[in-house]
Amino acid sequence: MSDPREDEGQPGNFVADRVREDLESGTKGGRVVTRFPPEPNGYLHIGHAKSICLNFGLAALSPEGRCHLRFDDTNPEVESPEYVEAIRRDIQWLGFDWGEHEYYASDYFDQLYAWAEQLVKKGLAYVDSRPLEAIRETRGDFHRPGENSPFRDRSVEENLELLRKMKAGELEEGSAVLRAKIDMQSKDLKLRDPLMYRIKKVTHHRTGDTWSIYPMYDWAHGQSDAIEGVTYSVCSLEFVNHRPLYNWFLKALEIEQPPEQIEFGRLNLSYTVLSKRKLLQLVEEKHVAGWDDPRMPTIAGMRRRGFTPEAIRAFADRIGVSKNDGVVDVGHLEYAIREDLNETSFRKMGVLKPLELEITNWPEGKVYEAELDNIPKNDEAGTRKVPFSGRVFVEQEDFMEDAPKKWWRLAPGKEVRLRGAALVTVNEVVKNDAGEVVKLQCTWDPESEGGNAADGRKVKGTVHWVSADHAVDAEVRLYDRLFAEDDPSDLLESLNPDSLEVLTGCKLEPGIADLPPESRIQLERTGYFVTDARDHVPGEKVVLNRTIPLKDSWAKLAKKMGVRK
RNA sequence: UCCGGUGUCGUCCAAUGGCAGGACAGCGGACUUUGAAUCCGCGAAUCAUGGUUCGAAUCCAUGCGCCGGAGCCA
Repeated sequence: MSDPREDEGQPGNFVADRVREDLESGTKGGRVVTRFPPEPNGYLHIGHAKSICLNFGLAALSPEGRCHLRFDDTNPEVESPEYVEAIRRDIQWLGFDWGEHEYYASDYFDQLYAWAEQLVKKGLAYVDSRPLEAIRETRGDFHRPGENSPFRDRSVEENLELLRKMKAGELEEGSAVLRAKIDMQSKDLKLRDPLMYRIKKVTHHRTGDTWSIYPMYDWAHGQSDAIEGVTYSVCSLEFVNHRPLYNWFLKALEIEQPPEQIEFGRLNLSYTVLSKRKLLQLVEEKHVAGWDDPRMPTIAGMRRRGFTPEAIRAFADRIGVSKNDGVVDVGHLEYAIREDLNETSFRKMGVLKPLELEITNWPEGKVYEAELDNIPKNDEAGTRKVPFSGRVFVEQEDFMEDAPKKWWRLAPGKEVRLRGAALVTVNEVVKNDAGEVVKLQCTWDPESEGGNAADGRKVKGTVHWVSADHAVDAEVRLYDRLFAEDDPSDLLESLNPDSLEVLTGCKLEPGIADLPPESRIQLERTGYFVTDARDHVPGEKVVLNRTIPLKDSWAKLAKKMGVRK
């Protein structure tokens, strides 16, 4: 807490340091204006969340600071209003508010065009009337300088006339482009007369058929920043190479108080792909059920999986911001969600793979109301009552006929606690013809109501249960990592065949039936779950998605001891 | 190979010429009516070589590794 930066939700990172310095020195007139600039051609993912947290966090460094939401919609071929809506929804859900500052690069098409004519008039831009291949060939490469276009020295009048024809739709697609006149010999390939406009006779989702030419990213982005008065244009590392061009345009246009581009390392996550192209492929080829499939690293998918905005923000804060191009271990994300859910989710009991357990000496018809904490060590969260009777379901996994050392759960002759209810001992194991265990016959210690022995003897093992007469049936979807490889470079090869297991006939404690969709709970000893946003219908159909299992140190131990399951 | 960026515990991030620190992961223990959580403890790093300096992760030089760049994508 001695470090004030911790209180600002922007723990030490080099961008925030810069903003603080500028604030102190008054370099930018005390202004902090950032922007989050998605192209509406896909859903936002956890990598975008990092950027969103950074940009909004930076703006929060100053009381007057603000962060704009700007849709970078300069390529109508791939963009759509569906994505605009999804992006707005996701950012809001994450907990950020851009107020009235919602903008679109397409709002600036007129201004951009006027500026383009201005550059033509200054002799800083020209129309190149050659096909794509010719332009590409004369650009040169890493070792070879480019060659000037034969059209490079057209007169201002001719350039203007051609540019106007491009705009009016009088020229064919691909027949001409507007290029900035910089330096075909530059070592920096981005400066070899970059394209500003291309002809695209495509309907734009906002401007309709008004335009036949659309600006390229480099021509649109910095200028949009300038129009909005952005002070810090924060982007990811792959744009470092664009910065000289970014600044060239601003200078050519004589923009006062030009925005400043600052690059940081975008998020890479192990066992995850964070490329819009690949995510789109997963959706289109139906390897997942959609953009909001709970296995997707999209905001929408994570939301449906049961993640909280708080956990995602804590994750973003904790991984920090730098110019290193690293890969964050998903373990960091998993820790963040467990940390939040542990403190906030109400506890319930549920048996995923039921095994019947009958207490032979339980008084006929007796129902005991077990009182359990909603959240242990949190008095404000209160308690709940859970009905317990002589016939309950326990987890198949919690019983072993030949128990290894250090097995504290159900086994023949072993006394175990049914959480909050009773101490029981297995006397008889009932099997079917196939030799499978179908039922456990137990006796209970009538002096152990609530789960404590009257004589104070310690019982190490505690197991969860659901009363057979009161249980609610449910479908439970167990999600695991979408990819089996930490680096899923070859996308399809790396897919985890077991990323989804759908369980039916699960038995849950009664209260769960009435939970509204998107309710997050912990199933004790099992994991964190959320009622599905689409398929869970209160009072009718219970559908749970597993967000993440609880840590399981027994599994670790068992593995070490070589216990087979 | 040219231009640019970047090299610190297994991973991510700090240390802004002055004791290399935190988080996650791992390991050990305590506690436990969740084998969860919590608590305590342990191990673990400055790419290499040379130089400047009383003192270098930090400055300089050389080398090496990794990433990005030759879309009418963003």
